Amino acid sequence: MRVTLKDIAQRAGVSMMTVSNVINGNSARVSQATIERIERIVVELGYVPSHSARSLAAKSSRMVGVLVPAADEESLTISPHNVAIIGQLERELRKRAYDVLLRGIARPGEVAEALRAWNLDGAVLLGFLDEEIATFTAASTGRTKIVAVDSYADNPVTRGVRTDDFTGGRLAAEHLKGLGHVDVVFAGPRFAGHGVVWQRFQGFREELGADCAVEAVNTTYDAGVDLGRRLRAEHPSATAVFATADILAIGIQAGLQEAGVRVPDEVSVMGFDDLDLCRYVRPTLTTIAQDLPEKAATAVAMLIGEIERDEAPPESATLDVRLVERGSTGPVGGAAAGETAGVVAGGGPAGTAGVGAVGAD
Amino acid sequence: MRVTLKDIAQRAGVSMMTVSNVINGNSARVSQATIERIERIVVELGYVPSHSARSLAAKSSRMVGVLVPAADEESLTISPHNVAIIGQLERELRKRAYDVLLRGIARPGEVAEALRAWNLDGAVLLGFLDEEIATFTAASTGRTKIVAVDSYADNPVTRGVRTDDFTGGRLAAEHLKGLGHVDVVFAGPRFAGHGVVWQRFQGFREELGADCAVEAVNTTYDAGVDLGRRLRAEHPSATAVFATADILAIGIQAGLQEAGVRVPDEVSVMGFDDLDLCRYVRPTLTTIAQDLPEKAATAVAMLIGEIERDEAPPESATLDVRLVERGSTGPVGGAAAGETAGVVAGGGPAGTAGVGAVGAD
DNA sequence: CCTTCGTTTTACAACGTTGTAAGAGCGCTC
DNA sequence: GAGCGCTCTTACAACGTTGTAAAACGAAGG
Repeated sequence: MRVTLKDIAQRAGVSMMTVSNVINGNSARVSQATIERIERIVVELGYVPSHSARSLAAKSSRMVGVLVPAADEESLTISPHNVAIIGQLERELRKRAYDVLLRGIARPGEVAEALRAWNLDGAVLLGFLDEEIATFTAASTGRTKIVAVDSYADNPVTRGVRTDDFTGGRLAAEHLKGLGHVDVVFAGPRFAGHGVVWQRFQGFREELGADCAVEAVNTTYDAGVDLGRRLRAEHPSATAVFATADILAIGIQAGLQEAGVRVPDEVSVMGFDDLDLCRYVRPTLTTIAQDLPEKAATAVAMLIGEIERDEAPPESATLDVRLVERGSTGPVGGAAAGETAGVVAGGGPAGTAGVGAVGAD
Repeated sequence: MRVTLKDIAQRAGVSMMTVSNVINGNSARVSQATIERIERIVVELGYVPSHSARSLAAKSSRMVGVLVPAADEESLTISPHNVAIIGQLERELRKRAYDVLLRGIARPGEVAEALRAWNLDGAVLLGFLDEEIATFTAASTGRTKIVAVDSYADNPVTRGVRTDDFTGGRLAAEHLKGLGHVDVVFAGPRFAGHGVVWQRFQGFREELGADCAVEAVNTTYDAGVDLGRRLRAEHPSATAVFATADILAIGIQAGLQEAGVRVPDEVSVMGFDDLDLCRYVRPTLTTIAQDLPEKAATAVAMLIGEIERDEAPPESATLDVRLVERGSTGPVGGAAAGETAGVVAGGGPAGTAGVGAVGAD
């Protein structure tokens, strides 16, 4: 049978409440001698408190939900970016003694359902669109605190944690512009007048003006390959592509190469996120880096702050981005032309720093 | 306030137990009219059952734990392979109306703790070493069913789901041998006389005999790069490398290329797992594929079978593997030599199929 | 010796659900 | 018109914890 509070209490010759107080650190009301005796017995009997009972009696479950989109019942292919953040979230939450309920969301209603069913203290929404978030929060209970990662949806019940997508877009554009690119294709999922992609587009456009075509594609490797293959045919004058996700950029790069287009000599490619992946491909991918561990830590800190101190933290948080220059971008016209394009290149004709030993011509 | 069973019962003019029966599908004991009335009210009031209360009253929580190693409090960098499987597990469990507790395990004791604390019905252990699993299960309660993925530890309380690692190792060796390689380096994490890596090594060795050096390295990209860089110096006669993980193989390949060694012309590289990653790198990676969705589905099916029907399924499951031939392996001596080595190469001098347009010399 | 006052401890009632054993109501038959 | 099997429904007691209000206990003050 399970070891319960009652067992400990009987063995220690005190009431259950006293044991409960000791276990929860309400030691102010218990004498030192009793504390030590109880603690010894707890270890001895291997007592583990029942979270179910605790969650029922107290209002708090010490569990937060990590909710990710699950388009249909079938596929839960968490995106590489979300995947990377889940582990970090779990770690941050565990550090604070919170448990994690991982839950794919197929229908909007499931969010509120999940929150209520387990009495969750909070939830982290990962990678939902702003309009979806609005739907969820409409049906909110109010008790559970919610932080939405990568969201610009600011409403009474939801805080957002996002990277400075606008600046990210601008940095990308600046970098490409500095290399002489003016005819650049912007590639990303379809966006409306808000959200992460929209922000990146705004920043990007600010720098590169109207001279950019937009390609709406899925954020997958294969969609990228497809775009890369047809890029020269459909955008013959484009000299660079900025994709809103690394995985997409990597696909585009592969598609270009497959079509015989040299990267970066003929077309430069940029991504967004700085996944580990960027270092694995050739040429290595120039990208806008965001600090995923920091993002997770911030999300958790905001959430726990709201839960424990019941304070509404300063609205939302926007984290810094930075440019990481690697091998997939170069001056217009290739390395040779670069000499005249204002970019300081090394002495030899070999590829730019970071390109590695492959692809030198 | 929360909507409870009592609210529904009052509104419907019946007792709580009747409502409970309707909700849990014990409709045998309730008249059709009552069922319909209650179901209407449930929807109307937006009633969501409390899992905490349910888990307390019944013995089952309808929640299973997905437990992954978390070396220290700090890092939970879930391996790419485990990451890929977590999403699949969640999906399979959600299909069966089970919730998922995601939990990093830092100390052995935490496993039993997690199981008891939430009254978990079952747990999936992801990527633990066989000896660790033995530790966990020693302290097992017995109630909770456990399935260990990628484990050969067969004990009374744990079933294992693994791929046919032995055959995988053998297939890799056969493939390389068929291309004329005899001096092959086996690269993987340090292993004792059991476990996944050991199995792969056994299968590999059966085919390639004693002529293989073993390099014990971490299963990371950077460790692979390091090995790749020094491979020629330390194993001058080796013409191929078989790594026990794709991510490692990809690093090795990069390290080799960095050191000016052509892949596959001078050295062939093989991995294991068939992550998406394999298609992203150049040359694309030849590897031993395992079916991750199937693995997850099998693990869940076994677990749920044990939980719901209380049947001990046929010990453990071993899933098939298959060779996926891509660009990173070729005949000894390069494509030219391959003509005589029994491999049918294309007419032109361009790289083998799948290599893409990069790195052609 | 009886108050008063902290400190430490206790009994009792939640929390929302399920399981059990007993209770109504119903249409039968004898 | 009581007794019999039904089906349907109900009180009551768990489950393991927390919160509340009050009680026991000394020690000090009058």
